[in-house]
Amino acid sequence: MKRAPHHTPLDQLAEHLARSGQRLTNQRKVLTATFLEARGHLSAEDLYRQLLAAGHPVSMATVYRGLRTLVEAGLAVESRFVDGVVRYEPALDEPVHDHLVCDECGSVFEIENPLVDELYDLAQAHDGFLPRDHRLLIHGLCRSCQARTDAS
Amino acid sequence: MKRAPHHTPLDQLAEHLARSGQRLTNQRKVLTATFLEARGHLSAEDLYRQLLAAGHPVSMATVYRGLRTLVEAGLAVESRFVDGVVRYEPALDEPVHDHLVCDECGSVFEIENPLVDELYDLAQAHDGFLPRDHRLLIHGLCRSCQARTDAS
DNA sequence: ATGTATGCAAATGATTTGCACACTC
DNA sequence: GAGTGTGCAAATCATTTGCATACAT
Repeated sequence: MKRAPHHTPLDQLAEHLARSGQRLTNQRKVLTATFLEARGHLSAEDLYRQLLAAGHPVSMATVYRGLRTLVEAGLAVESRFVDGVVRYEPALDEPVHDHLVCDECGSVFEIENPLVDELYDLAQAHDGFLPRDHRLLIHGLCRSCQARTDAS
Repeated sequence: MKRAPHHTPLDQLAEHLARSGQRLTNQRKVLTATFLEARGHLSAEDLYRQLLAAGHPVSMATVYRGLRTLVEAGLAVESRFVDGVVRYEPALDEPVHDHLVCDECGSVFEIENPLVDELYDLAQAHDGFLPRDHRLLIHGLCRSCQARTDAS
């Protein structure tokens, strides 16, 4: 099911804000636009820097509050990585994906996971646990770091 | 492969310490014993409290350092949970297991995951990524919280 | 004796919050 | 104009670290 054509992310945000008596400020607009352009695994710090670089000075506090708003509006999903930092990525109408983390260079890749249903079945099988969501990180070495390691 | 019969966890720790020129102190012994008895998903804070309660005052710093040592000795494995807190559990000679987290009551259950190999195959298939380890959390509702929720 | 461990308190890093002022509705 | 939102700085929370002292080898 694709998103209705005339329903942009900004509309979605505006709608969410309106519903909950909040306001569509400039910071929220810029933050949202920048976040969506960057596309992928931004920490609050990352986004903060991008905003500064783009000539839109905001405070870290606003970035944190803004990212939470994006999550509440359904535009972003957050995941906490092993380094303890929470990163955000756009919530697209796409299948849930999981993450490959290279322990050498720190790159993060996304993979679609066709096994999700089976994993959820496993959970169900454990005393009737009702799965609703999951987080999967697979750690290892990306191709280029393997090459570098082999060489040394 | 099971552990050799006369190789207790404490032996294993002692061996690791000896190998790396470190010392088997009282704190490390007590900490290790308490950790292994408690069995399952302890945060540094949790272990600290248990040690105090058991009449073994230690500093938080020592608990943190001690837990790291246990990991290095291969007696514990650490996982960072979604709340951002790192928890430790005994590293047994058992198949890797994953976690079911109840979002209502916070309980954590362990499940063995027979799909691990398939997941690693998926990772491989993504541009030759070399998987070495993983972290899987499935969130949802445990049986009793489902019941409570249905009732309300 | 030599050098590692511990305790304490201060430092860190990510994130949150209180408050006075600024801006949206 | 009323009531959110923002910036700033101070507060939190989990965790780490520096340093003087205590203990294992």
